[in-house]
Amino acid sequence: MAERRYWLFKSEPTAYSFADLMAETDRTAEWDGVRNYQVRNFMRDDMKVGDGILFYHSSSNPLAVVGVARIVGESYPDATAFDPAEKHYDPKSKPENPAWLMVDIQGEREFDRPVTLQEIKENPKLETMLLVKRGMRLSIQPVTQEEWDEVISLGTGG
DNA sequence: GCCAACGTTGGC
DNA sequence: GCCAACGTTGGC
Repeated sequence: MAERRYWLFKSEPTAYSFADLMAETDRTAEWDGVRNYQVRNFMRDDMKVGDGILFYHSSSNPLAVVGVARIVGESYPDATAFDPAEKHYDPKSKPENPAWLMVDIQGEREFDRPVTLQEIKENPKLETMLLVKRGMRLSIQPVTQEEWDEVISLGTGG
């Protein structure tokens, strides 16, 4: 049994919020539109069903982790890359050789309170988080067990 | 609105 | 293969 991994997913709430995820049928959504190879490789190589997700709101007020989700479907071709009508259409990606992948995620619980970027920066236990590393802009980032535990503890008042 | 930190593109 | 130009991300 492989070790459970943890991730941080960024989303701009004006585009897709945690509330939007929780409002989906079965609270489940396809995480499509990823067009970064490093993130694609995380999806392809490392994400397993059951992995934990910190759901982070970027370009919003507050900037914060607002809830928890999990991986419920492992990587498969992102069909939005094949469709010229889609915003993230990529003619280099073909159905017979897909360049881009997506996973399915399911919302689990909203935090009792948001864990803000500010307090993540100020918390010595969280200074290792890639989120607060200068120049780190990946839309999906790996999170360690220790970081996960601390953020969960802050967000759930435990 | 600014700008640093990238990733991508395309000429050479 | 190099690198300048350009576009995007995302906090401030």
